Amino acid sequence: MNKYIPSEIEKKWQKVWEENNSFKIDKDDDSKEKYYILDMFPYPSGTGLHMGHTESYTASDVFYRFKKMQGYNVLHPQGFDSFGLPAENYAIKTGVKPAETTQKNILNYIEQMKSLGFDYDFDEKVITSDPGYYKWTQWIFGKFFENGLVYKKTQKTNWCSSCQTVIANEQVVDAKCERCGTEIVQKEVPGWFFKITDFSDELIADLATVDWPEYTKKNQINWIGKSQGALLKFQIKGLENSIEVFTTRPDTLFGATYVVLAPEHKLVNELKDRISNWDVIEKYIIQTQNKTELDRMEAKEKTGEKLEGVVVVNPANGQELPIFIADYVLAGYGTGAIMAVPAHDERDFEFAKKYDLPIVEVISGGDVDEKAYIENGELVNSGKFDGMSVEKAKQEITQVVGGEMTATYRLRDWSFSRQRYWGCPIPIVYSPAGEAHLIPEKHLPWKLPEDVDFVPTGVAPLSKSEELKKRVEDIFGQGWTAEYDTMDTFVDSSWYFLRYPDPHNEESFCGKDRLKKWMPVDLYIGGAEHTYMHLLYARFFTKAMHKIGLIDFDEPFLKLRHQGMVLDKEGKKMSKSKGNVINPDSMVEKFGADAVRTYMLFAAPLEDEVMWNEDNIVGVRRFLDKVWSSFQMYYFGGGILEAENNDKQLHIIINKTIKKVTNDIENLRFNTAISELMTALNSVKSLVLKNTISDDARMSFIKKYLIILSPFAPHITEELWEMTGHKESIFLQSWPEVDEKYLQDDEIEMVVQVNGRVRERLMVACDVTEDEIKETALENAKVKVFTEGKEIKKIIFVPGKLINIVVQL
RNA sequence: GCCCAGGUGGUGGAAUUGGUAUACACGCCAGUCUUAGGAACUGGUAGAGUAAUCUGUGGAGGUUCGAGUCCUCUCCUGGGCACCA
Repeated sequence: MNKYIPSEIEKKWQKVWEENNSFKIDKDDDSKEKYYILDMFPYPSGTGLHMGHTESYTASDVFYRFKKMQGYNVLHPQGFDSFGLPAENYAIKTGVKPAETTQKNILNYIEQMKSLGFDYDFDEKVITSDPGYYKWTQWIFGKFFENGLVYKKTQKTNWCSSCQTVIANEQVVDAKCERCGTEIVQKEVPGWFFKITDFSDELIADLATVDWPEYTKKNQINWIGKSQGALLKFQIKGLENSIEVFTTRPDTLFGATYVVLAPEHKLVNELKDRISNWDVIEKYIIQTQNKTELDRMEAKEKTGEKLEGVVVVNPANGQELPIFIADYVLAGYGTGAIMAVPAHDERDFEFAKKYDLPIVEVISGGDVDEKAYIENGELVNSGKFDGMSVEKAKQEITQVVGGEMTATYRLRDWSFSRQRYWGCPIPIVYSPAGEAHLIPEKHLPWKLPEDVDFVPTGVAPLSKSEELKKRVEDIFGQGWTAEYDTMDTFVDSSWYFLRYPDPHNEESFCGKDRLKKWMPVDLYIGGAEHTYMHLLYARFFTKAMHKIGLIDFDEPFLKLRHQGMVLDKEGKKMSKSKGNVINPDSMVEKFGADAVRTYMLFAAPLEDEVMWNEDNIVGVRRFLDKVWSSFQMYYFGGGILEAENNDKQLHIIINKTIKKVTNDIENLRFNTAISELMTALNSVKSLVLKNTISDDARMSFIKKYLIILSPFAPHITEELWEMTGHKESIFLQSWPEVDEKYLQDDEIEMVVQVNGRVRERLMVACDVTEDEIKETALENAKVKVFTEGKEIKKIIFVPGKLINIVVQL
């Protein structure tokens, strides 16, 4: 018998599949039910595919092959999220143009994916940096622009001095740039924003309609951070002006003993003339401005200053209250001003203690001398509202003082301008008067200029392009200028799933029929780290496009599952700096693609972390070796030599295995599907080798087993399939059906418990009645030891499982 | 501090609705084969005990005939967030 040499058969079949276009589907075939399974596409970095990709793409490839054999028309595309900083940083270092680097990296990724046996149709790939793709990114931007979903404003933003660019709030990690680690400083920069906050409520509510992990939904909801409350106005004494505060606890209004403004609040400056200690206030404002986010975070103690000379009036009881500024109040949240109720808010309590401000209890239920009482209760010290519940008082007090119930959100609009080269150009030009105009559709794609060097100088790279300058003036006239910012790469990935059904369409982002047929995505697999940004942005794009009328659905991903991180054998994150990064290529070379794929999914549940332990992969490799040798033996071995016939047992094994494997793959429980395949092989082994199986049963077993193993280990099964006399690819076969008649056992093991503890196991007919088993059990010697001379209180019978005899102790 | 996830053999992990704890695999031990090493194959492997048996799913309670699973409290680990009014 020949030896199992993965490198030989894997290359062979990859070539065959490629020549036979195994991955081609007819996207307009309506005879089969569609299924759209999507991977989060990779950024094509210079270091190549990493193990995390390997796991999630293996999972999707398995699922794709499974669904296809079940008779679905399966779209399982792949592409490249190819705009982005690394290519540009590489260009700065080496002078190699990002377009060239990207092209080279993509080819490498494709080779790597093929070497793992992933059956993608790369003729149908999507590359976000291709003009044919970003034409539609720009077109969609245009639609958003026309529909008021895009706006420009100058805003204090996170600025990375190394990347020379604005970083979205969501992309700042520990006050540092997520990509390069440079400390972020605050800088006033003009930029473009998407109005994602227009969709806050829908983004929360519609999570109820999709099949996503509960914790992912919870995290998105927390990220959007809706809080219900009220807007209340505090009149400034002696002035027309009032301070509007947002509070979630309008019921505690009678307990408000001071008001706090964010130091950046514009009223502070407007009240300048009336503030008698302006020098102190000004100093505090400057202090705040100089504080980095990190400083403000680490501040152990609350700080603030009282605005001397001004007071506000509590609308509930007419009391005069002092006004403070303090940096624990943020300008960007709510109204940038709060009413402080120290008795019932922890931060206010802390501040009040420090500055010796009055603490007035207005909700009964706890002692407010030691700490704030933030729970519910009945109102006290609140005039006619005394005795009312918190919930009711929220409404009524708000109404009485002329406030307004409202909600506020943590989510902020999405700032997507980048002062970078390697990104999608924003299709905007400015008139000589400085007015922004959308570039008409006929000029799209609005191409990224090529005559640009990449050395950061503090100005946008695009502003250095002579070609761009000329292009704008030729089209729009003298004095017109281009928008020099490019888009955040999250824009590119916010709609790519809409392109796959029709990636070559030059007339629209996706043809209407294809769109209707294929969308939304049925199953999306990718890392949980994309919960807040990518998944939220993609949902926003979908909802915005739906609102405009470009698509007829408003959630992009019906079902979402995450793959866990791939860690090293010690459970540590793989990183360049630790030098523990494992390259899929070397693993494929060492163990074969089939073993890498199978181990990847066997080692842990998909959503859990996988510790990549080379010592353990040998178990899977041994399994495949066993498959290799066993199936050749089974096929070439003889028929029945002994009188005994074990066909039925073999049928039972394979049918149970088909049932379990089918069910497990359907639910993405690949680890238990693989262990079931291992168990089946182990239990079949002695049976078949004893030559107690008929040729028919043997051939049927070989066929079915190879098919259900094939999604995991496509190469070895395809080779064995051919070796066992089949001409047509195994992947063109139908997924085997379960024959229910072989799932019924004649005998089952019945557990006998006494007081819940297992005392005996009996083999009984599977349709044994309660009375029969009772009798047998009570007479059993081992059971008698524990029941003899004791009163039997009751007997619990679970059909097919156990009988529990409860005795008086 | 808040939010999310998770604690099961030496290790990765199994365990329908509460119903046989530790499937499958790694490692380890013994044996077979081999000049030897490796590989392969066979058997064993939660702990304690000669044994009957007892103890065991981070810990403490509880519900139940019966709890890894449900409830309460608590400890620990990983991840995320940052004073959100």
